[in-house]
Parts: sequence; structure tokens; C-alpha cells
Amino acid sequence: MPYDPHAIEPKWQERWLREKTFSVQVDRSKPKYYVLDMFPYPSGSGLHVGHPKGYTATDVISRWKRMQGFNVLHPMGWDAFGLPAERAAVRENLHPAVITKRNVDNFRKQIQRLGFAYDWEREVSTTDVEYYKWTQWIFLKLFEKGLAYQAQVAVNWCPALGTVLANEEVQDGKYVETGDPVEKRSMRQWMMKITAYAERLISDLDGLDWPESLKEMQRHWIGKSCGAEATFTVQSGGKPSGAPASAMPGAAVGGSVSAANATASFTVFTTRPDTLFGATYCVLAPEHPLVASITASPQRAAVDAYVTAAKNKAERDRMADSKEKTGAFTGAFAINPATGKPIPIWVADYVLLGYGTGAIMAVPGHDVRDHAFAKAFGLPIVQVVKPVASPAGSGGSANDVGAGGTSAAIVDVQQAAFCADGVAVNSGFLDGKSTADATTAMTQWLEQQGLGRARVQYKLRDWLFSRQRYWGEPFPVLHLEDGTTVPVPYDQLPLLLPPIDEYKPTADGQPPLARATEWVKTTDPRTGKPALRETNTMPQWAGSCWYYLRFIDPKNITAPWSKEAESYWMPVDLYVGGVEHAVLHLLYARFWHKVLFDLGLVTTKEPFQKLRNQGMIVAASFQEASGKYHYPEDVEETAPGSGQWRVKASGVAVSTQIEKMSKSRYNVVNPDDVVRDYGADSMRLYECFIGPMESGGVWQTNGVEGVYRFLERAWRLFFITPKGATTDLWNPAIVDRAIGPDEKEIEKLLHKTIQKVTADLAVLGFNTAISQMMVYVNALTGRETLPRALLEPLPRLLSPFAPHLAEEVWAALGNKTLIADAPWPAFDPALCVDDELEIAVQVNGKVRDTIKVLITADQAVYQRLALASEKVQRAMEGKPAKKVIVVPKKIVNVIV
RNA sequence: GAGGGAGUGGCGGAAUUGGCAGACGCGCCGGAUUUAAAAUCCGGCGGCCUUCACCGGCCGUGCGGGUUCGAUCCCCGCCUCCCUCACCA
Repeated sequence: MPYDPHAIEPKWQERWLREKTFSVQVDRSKPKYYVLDMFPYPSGSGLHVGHPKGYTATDVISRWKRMQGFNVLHPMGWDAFGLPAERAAVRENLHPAVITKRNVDNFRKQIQRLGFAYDWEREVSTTDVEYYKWTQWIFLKLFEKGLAYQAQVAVNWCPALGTVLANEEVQDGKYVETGDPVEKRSMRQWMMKITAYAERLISDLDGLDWPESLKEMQRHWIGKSCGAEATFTVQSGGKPSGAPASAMPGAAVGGSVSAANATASFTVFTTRPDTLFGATYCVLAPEHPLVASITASPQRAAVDAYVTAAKNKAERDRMADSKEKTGAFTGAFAINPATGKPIPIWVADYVLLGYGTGAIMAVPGHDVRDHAFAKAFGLPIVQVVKPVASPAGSGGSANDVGAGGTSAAIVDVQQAAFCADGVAVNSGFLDGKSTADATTAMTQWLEQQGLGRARVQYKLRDWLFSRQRYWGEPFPVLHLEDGTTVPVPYDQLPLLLPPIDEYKPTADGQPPLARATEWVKTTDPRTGKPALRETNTMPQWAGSCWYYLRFIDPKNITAPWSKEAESYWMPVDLYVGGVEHAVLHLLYARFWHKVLFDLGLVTTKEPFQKLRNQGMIVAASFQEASGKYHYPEDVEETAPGSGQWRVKASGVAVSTQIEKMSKSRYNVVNPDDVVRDYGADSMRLYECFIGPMESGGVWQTNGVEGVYRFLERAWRLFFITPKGATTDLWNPAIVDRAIGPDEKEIEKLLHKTIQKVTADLAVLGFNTAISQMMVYVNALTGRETLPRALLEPLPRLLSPFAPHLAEEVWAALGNKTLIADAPWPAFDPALCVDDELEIAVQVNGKVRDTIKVLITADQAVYQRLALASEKVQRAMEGKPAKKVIVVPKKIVNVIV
């Protein structure tokens, strides 16, 4: 029988499971390696071939590291709380736990069919009581530290789902997953004070081996800006009166109004305090609390109308008209603390309440947004920064010119804002200072005057941590009658999810847990006083914030993990997952980890030392002009290679395009089908061969056939199937003798192959590693005799990629132990270099011939052989060589 | 609009401290084998020109310049695509 994956794969998978081959324990005699996949949400639709791309990558590394002598921790589990199971529960009238178990069983089976080297003894699900007990335990730690708190906040309420969503889950006024509309509501919610860790979350990125783009995304998300805040005093009465009002040092963020309503003030945040002299007006966000009280009577109607309009606009997509500036004058003026002059206060929606102080000083000369606004409403524009004289000779844009000029009019700020650094002008005591110096000087001045201080501002906001859902972790807290909230004692964890009759919000809009009335009404075990339980549940992110820690000690019943396990296994050495988690899961998990670090519960500052994103696998889809999609098996090409497609049954023409796999596009490839047709080894190999692991790829069945053929060729080096026979015979070409003199070249190829595969694995270069193995197998194919020594390393090289075939061959070679436990083959560096090199010879930079030189040859030999070449001489056309460039082992270039 | 990444045959992709561009695979073409087919094995395949054929020649890594003996790789200026953020003061 020729290579038949179905005859060998289940056998080895069973044996690995039965013998717990990949179960590991803390073993301080060995170096550890912790390889982790981002664990999946077990959806009802099962795996598609995109999931195993990352899983295959970690599995290859995991098996390889193991063969290199590492104690490898490679676990898998389920991020199983979440909305889809809850909705399925409503649909099917089953408990979400039932749905979840069904989906998990399916996922596990699908994953196990691929022969991954997971330690299944460590499998966890975030929905297991023994797991979420510890999620609640960690929550209490955060609560005790004041990092989990309740607040009345404007939330993203999704009426269709009956729950709030995190800011990150909403884009353009819609839930990113389903597209359901989302609106603003003010509700009591649980919040996580992630902002307290903003600085460390940004600075600790530096030491991580993560894709730079991903680190950038996190930096942008956290959004650190350094600047200053400055207090502006409001003049009441609506008339500018040049009299400087008294400053209010340390004014509260958001503004304040004195009892007499004579002086009000507000604070702005700016990254450019050096431009304060250029602030010609101020802008408050429409929701700013001061707006109502400072607006003058003549303007009141217009301002009210604007504020109302802005509020409604915020609910729709406000992105659309972000270019057009709108606003309204309040009729009030503020004193520019630097110039002492009154400047108008406007309301405009380009200032956001949620960032900084919700108020800005507008410097239209040096900020594009302020400039656009000033132009739109005819506000004055003043230049307070001029460009630095550029060094002579350097070209540049219009805003860079001005070498030798002393005038400040070299850039025209009336035309466009000048936002670059420069030298301060028209700025009193700042004149002549560079932007950096002026920034420092102004900040100091503000501090001395009691009008402001240096300030660091982050875009990051606190994390909205509650959801109005059933299928999540209950909050282990009690609300007492006096309005306080106290933790459930640790010894009463876990706080179990109560059974309820329907997984929907109550009629009066309370979360589903409110249906469990007996559960909600309880008593405080410490005092016996009546108490109410929290009816919100935690978001899905909670469980995934610490699962990597549970994996290191999953059965621990006295602690979430032991110190011993933590100190041995952490941090995660390689973490692989989709880029879609760049700023959500990865930021939340880092935040929790840092809190745990501060509590002394973990010993590393960061959880994931090295992280890589696997690319997305896409596939062709087929669509009629009407938009209707068809399954790939239902269409055919009108003629081979024509690129034109039609529906087989109806003949209707369809267009084809490459798209993200989705059910609705009918282009999902199920790994079960691939395993059925080609086997798990081919599936794994193709996932690796499709392209670099971090870029995506187009799934093509032909490609799977290609790697399947390769595995067949490798198989046939060991087994032959005589005509008509049903069983394989050991290939008679395999001989037990030393490598012969005519086999030296192939021996070298073997060593080069081991070298390249090893080097490529170290950088996750799976596709090139496979390509090198193909070269080697091709070279062995068709040889009349095959010394065992040339064959023996091959299954070991192959085993991380195609472990089933490798085990089978390994056993046939007479080994009693598993190849999974075999040592990784070594190469002899001396056999990886050629004695003789083929060197290109160029004439005037064009290759004209090649010469063969010994690796030891000196430059003179290169030159002599190059010039002796007939082809080279012809190309030289009889002219003398002006110069001969010899780069040993690389090239010869003859210049005539 | 800002930031990041990428453009290489019919296709996926190799190759860069600057040294023979296109490894490997898909696809296609031809041959062997076969009653035939499948499978397998062998050979060929960047474009243009020249040639009966061999042998040759020119062009070619998004476009235009530059540095260099030599550029897919470095520099300058563009174009296109992808991703992320999007009035963050």
C-alpha cells in the first residue's frame, strides 16, 4: 500500500494521548520552553483552516524544541464565555454550558485530528467553575487595590444585544462583530483603572520581542503626550474688558465657577505651551460643564442649539464631517494668561470632552485644526513660531526656507498653520528660544504664576468591565443597603452562576441575572445584613487575561497557580495569535499581569516575551452578478486556464475573487475535509508551506496536493509497493554500508539541509525549511542505493512538520522509542562548505562566464582563471583590463 | 489626513553586512511508462531578438533619478496596494 495517512495517523495520535507523550512537569534539570497559542473561542461553526496556521507554527516549534532537549509546555484551552453561546442557548432553549460543551468537544476533536503535541492534561476552559473561581479571585485582588470600581458612565448600549460594549468593540456607531447599532447611555458600570498603568504599559513595550507594528499600535492606543495644563480665567458679562482677572491656581479640571459667578476659570491641556502667546481663542467641548454658565444671553439660543445638535451628531457617525469645522460663540471671553488680553470662548465639537480637560486654547497659527476653525469663523491668526534657518544647500519645502532671513514672515500662517518646531517670536519672554526651550520656559512660568503645570496625558481610558449578559463570570461582590459594595469573602468563591429560566434581559431592562431573584437577594455573611448580588457579569476578556498562568498549574485547588510553577515556566517564550488582538486582549492581559506583579504573585513584568502574528488565510469565492455566492465545488472553469467561471448546474457566469473566509461567502475550507482527503501531515505541511508565517496566503487545494506528493516521495524512499501488492516492502535500495566516495556530494547536501532547516526553524522560516527538505528528497529520489546514514536524519527533520509519517518511518527503521523524543540531528559544519565554488565572472558588470575555483584559492587564482576564460576574452573585445575586482567566494568583475 | 508595512515570472513565494534574480511548490508544455487512463518518473517554462539547430544578444525585481566596479537590496523623488489610527489639542 502506498503512503496512506489514514492508516498511520490515528494510530500515532492514540499512542501520544495514551502514553501522555506531551505531558510535562516542572523539571529543573532541563531548560524550559513555553509555547502558547491564543486559545480559541469555541464557536458553533468549528475550525476553519485559518485557525491551525498558528497552531501548526507553535506545534512545529514545540516539537523541535523538545527534540533539542527543552522541557516544552504547550497547552490548549477554551475561551468559552461569551455572547454567541448565550444566543444559541436562547435559540435552542438549552443552557449555555451545554452549547459550550458541545462546541468544545467539536473543537477538541478537530484539533486532535491534526496531531498537535498539546499537553491535554492541562486543558482548561474559562467557563469551568474551577477556572472562573480564580478569575473572581483575581478580580477581588483588583477590587481591593481600588483598580476595579463602579461609576456612572456614558456607555455604548447595544439595544439589539441588550448589553453595553467596550469602546474597542464599537466602531462607527456599530458593534464591530455584528454591525448592530450602538447608542450612548448613562449607566452604573464596573470599570478597571487601566489608566493607572498607562506609563508602564507603554514603557515596558521596549523590552519585548514583538512585531514593531504591533508595539506601535499599542503605543498609539495608549497615546502618551507630554505638555502642560494652563488655566484661563473667564470674563463675565460678555464684553472684553482688558482687565486681567485674578488667576485661580490649581483650578479643577473641567472648570469651576465662583459663588459670586464673577470669575470662572477652566483649564486646558496643550502639548505646545510655547505657543501660548499665539492663543487667539479658546474652545470648550459641547458637553463641557462650563458652557451653560458662561454663555451670554444673546448667544444662548445659538449655543443651546449647537450643543443639542452636537449631542445628536455624536450618536450618529461623526467621522463623516470631521473635516468641516462647526462651532458657536458663547459670548464669553477668557484672559490669555500670557498676553493678558481677552480672547473669545467658542463651543465646538472638534474638542472632545473625554480627552485632556475638554477645553483647549486655540493657536491657529500653529495647529491645523485650529487654523481651519479660525478660517471658517474669521478668528485672528497670529504667528508665534518661525522656522529655524535651514542649513545652506539643503533643499526643502516652502516651510523650510528662510536661510539667512531674520523676518518672521517667511512662512505665512494666514495661509497654513506652521506646526514644525522653530524659534519663538511675538512671544515676550520666549522670543528667540527654540521650541523645546520655549516649552520648558513657558511651563516653568505657568508653574511660578500658579497658572499651570507640566502634565502627561494619555488617550487610554479606563476599561469598561461589565456586561449585561448571563454567560460570563459573576462579580463576587455584595451591594449593601447603605450603598457600599463589599467583596464576597475569598472562602466563599466560586460564586456560581445561578440557573435562570431565560437568558434575556428582564422586562424592565435589567441584565438576565436579575431573573435569579433568590440568588440576587442574599445576606452579607460577615454581618448578616441584607445584600444584593451584582447582576452584571464580567466581559469575555476577563478569562483570557490570565489563562496562560493557569496553564502552568491547572489543577491547583489551593491557589490559581503555585510560586514554584510560576518561577519555572514564566514568561511565555513564544506566543502566537492573530493581529486582531493587538490592542484588546494583549493590553488587558499585560495590565492584569502588572497588577499581579505588584502583588508579588508573578515574577516577570511582562507575560509574553516573544510574540508573532500568523497571517490570515483567504480563499477564492464565486459570485453571480446578482451577488449570490456559490460553493467552489459547484462551479467550473469555462476552459482550463481561462479564468472564466460558471455554475456547473446552470451555466450562469460567476466572477471570482480572493476574500476572507466566511460562511456567507461560501468559501470556508474545513480542516476536517483536508484531513479526510490528504491527511493531517499534508494539512500541517501546507499550512507551513503556503508562505511566511506572518503573511497571509490563498488556500489552494492544488497546493495541498503538492506537499502531499512530497510526503509520498519521502515515503517511497523507505517503502516500495510492488505491483499488485497491498503491503509495503522495505525499500531494497537501502543498504547498511558506509557512505561511498560517489556519495560525498549528497552527504554534504544532507548536512547543509540539517543546517538550513535548523536555522530556518529558529526564525520560524517554515516555508524555506520545507523547501530545503524537498531539495534533499528530490536528490535522493531515483538513486540506486541509499546508505542508511543518508536516510536516518530525514524523518527526524520532518517530524516537527509531519510527525505521523515521521513516527511510522522511525519505527520501521527499528527504533523502539518515539521520534518525538529523539534528538534533533546535528550537522558537521565542515560538510556544509564546498571545496570548489562556481564563481561568476563579469565584464563591466555583466555576467559572461563562470569559473570553478577551490575554496582555498587566493585572489591571483581568481584573476588568472577569469581572464583565461574564452567568453570573458570575447566580451573584453581585445581591450586591456583596466581593473579586476576579485571578491573571494563571491564574484570577479573585469573592468575594461 | 497621520503612522506602519509591502510591490519580484501565469500564480504562491526564494535570494539582501550590495556579488550569477526567480530556490521550492503550483500551473502549463513535451517525453517515458500504460491497451488506455490515473498515478509515477524524466525534461522544459521571465520577456524580446537572432538561429534549421546549436551558440548568442538585449531587456527585466512598481516608476524616475542617484551612489557603486556591481543595486531586488543603500540614498532622493514619485505611483499603487494592504493594515492601523482617525479632529487626541
